[in-house]
Amino acid sequence: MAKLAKLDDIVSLCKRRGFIFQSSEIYGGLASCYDYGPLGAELKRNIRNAWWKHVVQMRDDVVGLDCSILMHPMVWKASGHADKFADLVTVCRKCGTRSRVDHLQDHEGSVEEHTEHIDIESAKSKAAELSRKVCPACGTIGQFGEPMAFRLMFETRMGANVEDTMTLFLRPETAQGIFVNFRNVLDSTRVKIPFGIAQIGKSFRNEVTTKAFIFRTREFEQAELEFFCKPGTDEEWFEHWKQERFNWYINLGIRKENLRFREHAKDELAHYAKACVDIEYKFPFGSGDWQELEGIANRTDFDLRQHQRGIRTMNEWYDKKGDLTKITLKEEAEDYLKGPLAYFDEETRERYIPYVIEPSAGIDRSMLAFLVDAYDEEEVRGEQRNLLRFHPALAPIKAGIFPLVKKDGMPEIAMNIYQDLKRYFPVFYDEKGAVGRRYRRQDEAGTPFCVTVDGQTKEDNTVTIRHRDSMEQVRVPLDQVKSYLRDKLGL
RNA sequence: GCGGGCGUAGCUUAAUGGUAAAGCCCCAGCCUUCCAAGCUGGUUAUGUCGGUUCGAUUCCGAUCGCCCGCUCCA
Repeated sequence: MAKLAKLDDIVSLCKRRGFIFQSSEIYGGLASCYDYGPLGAELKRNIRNAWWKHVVQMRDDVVGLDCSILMHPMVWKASGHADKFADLVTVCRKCGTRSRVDHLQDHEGSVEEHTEHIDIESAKSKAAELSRKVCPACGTIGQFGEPMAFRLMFETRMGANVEDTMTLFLRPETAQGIFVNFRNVLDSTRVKIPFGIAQIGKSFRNEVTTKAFIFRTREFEQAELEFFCKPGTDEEWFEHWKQERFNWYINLGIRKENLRFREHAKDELAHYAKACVDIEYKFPFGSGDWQELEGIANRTDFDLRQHQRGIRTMNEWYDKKGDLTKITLKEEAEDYLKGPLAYFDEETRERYIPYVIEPSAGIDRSMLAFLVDAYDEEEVRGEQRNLLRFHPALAPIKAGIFPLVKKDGMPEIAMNIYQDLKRYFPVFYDEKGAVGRRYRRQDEAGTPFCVTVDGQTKEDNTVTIRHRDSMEQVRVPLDQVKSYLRDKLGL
């Protein structure tokens, strides 16, 4: 069975074979940023496509969307991100333990529960009161260093005229783009609840720490589905998507023993969530090994209701000249059920704000999981064989096409096969060196099949097709190569 | 952000205050009829910046990056 890969082996293989490079490497690198090389770009796109196929293409009740990364600043005011964009962290002078200021408790024992980020101003005022706080590690009271603030959203400026620019945020999640387009999709597509809107795209978060290769980076790609359903049916849909998403990983080859659910306890739920479960993968790094690949949350009607409040706040936006720190979100309208983001059910004549089930997957960390899970080393005739046992749908290259040797007309026949097949899926032609070497190279790229033209080809019009995982070969008539591969590849 | 470890070629490893070496990989050619064969030739490295020095990959300082742990985070 497959060997447990060490992260170092994966990092090394990724660089050697062109899956993933350090960003800006010739300038010494940029922390937490990575570039996808030729094979990595293919693999990542295959993962995106597999997600899209599963979540959008194969479903009659989900449509796609592709929003801009830059959005109106009020989006983040309404979503809560703008007010909760700062963490304040302090260090205990006694034991060196770092704690979030808003997590510290008074020594009288008064408990202040904050699991969300708080705004910088109130965090700073809290920092002044640290004299009464208790270090959770050593119990020392009031021995804290100057708190440090962290800005969790990236900012940028829009407008070329420096005198007249607006501060914008790079989205910290793709979800909000879906909520703000809820009305547009309803009005343009004839979808009826229950239905979902899916999106894949980049998001940006100034994480306090990054971690473990591409696992946690500040720029990352999300695949998110917001599935809108009638209140009361949310728990079934939560279950539905939980299973669907778990099975997606399994069906793409992740071994079952490396995947699990982790339910969130009540006190760790985000402010918007009624329930949340993580799909975790057993990565070869980190303290607990098990790390989140995807979170599935019941976001209730929180977001749509917040945006209805946001819309009502627009006068203040103009009055305060767009200064988000001076703007207070307007209270919800009495008749918010009739608001612009409400849904009217024609059949039951009911009006409501739908509940939302959100499966939110990290594409980059999924890719790392697929890489780790596919990685294998085995001993063949005293030599080590490195290979990636990718599911055919994910393999960057579907087949290598080789002449056994570079003479006797074999290259010409092989080239013809290559020219034909490349119209249907990614294939790779190679005639250099010993055929065994070419096989091994494809093993390391995760190519599931190799087609070899040999001496017998000219006699009976057959070629050999060699399987990556078993190294077995079968003879297949030339005119059936395409259908054989398409069948095995599921294309 | 803290503590620890590490940074010599694509990879794995040498060596040295005075010409940076090798194996594998890679490229070209020859040869090769099924799993990293062989022969010939070739490309490529001391993370970056600065200091000391006649001379620094080596000593010193700073910086960048990666890994492990903590912290943090979904």
